Amino acid sequence: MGVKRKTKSVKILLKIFEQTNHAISAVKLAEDLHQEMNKTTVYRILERLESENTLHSFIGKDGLKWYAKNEKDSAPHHSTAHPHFQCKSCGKTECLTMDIDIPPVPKYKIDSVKLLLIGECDDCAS
Amino acid sequence: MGVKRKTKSVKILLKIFEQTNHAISAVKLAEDLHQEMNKTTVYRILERLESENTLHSFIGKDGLKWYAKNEKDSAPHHSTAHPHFQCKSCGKTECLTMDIDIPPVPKYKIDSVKLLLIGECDDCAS
DNA sequence: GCTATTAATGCAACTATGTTGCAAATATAA
DNA sequence: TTATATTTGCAACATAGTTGCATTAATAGC
Repeated sequence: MGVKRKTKSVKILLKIFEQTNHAISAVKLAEDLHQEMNKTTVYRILERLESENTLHSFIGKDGLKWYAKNEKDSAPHHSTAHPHFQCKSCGKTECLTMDIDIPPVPKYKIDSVKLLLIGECDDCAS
Repeated sequence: MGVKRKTKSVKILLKIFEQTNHAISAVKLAEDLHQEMNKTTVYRILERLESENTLHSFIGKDGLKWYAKNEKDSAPHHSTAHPHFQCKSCGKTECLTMDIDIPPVPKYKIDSVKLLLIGECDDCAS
């Protein structure tokens, strides 16, 4: 791999994530963009944007992979978790801004913490 | 559904979980037991043991479904999470006994909290 | 601009996890 | 034993995500 190119496809994906604070599943992106680009391309670009720290990912309650943008000032914290919320009814998934303290775990060296809160969002609860 | 039957297959699975405190992935169980029973049966029994509160499940870092036994005295807590640890090198996955407090999240009603700690276990770290 | 080089893309085929429908087998009840 | 209900196996399926490879598009050097 050499120099990364900011192609049309990359720009389309970046724009999508700039316009929302919600997480989006890879599946939904591939579906929504299937006129513009192949699903393989979607997966490859997502992977790249994550490795470049533009996005981060997590696995949702059904095993799907979700992506959300990183805030500029967010450095990786030790022992704090950045939670995601997923609505069990409509599936809407949000990146929460709060940090949750994780006490040190005896015996293990923790690299990252995946914290998924499953519940019901405002819209579905009403 | 009527009365549940404690069949030979169910007993085999129960015995496996009685003998370990680790979580086991559905895939591994289906593989290990494929002489004794069909993978469909494994998946169906796991589902049932979870709905009967004998086991609980979570999604690991690669999107696989893992199961572990419930301790008898563990009632579902409000706003505390029961974490799982998964080793990024060997994949070993453990149910940790500690509880971690999750502060209330504004706007959302939380039903359950999935907390996955990813890191390196003793064996792999050495 | 034009050409050479390198990276990005599309496509088809593939792997893997998990699910479903249905017929056959097994367990319980009467 | 016979009738009824539950469980199982099997094959086929659905879906998410990956890989190899040929084609296309973007950049660099002139």
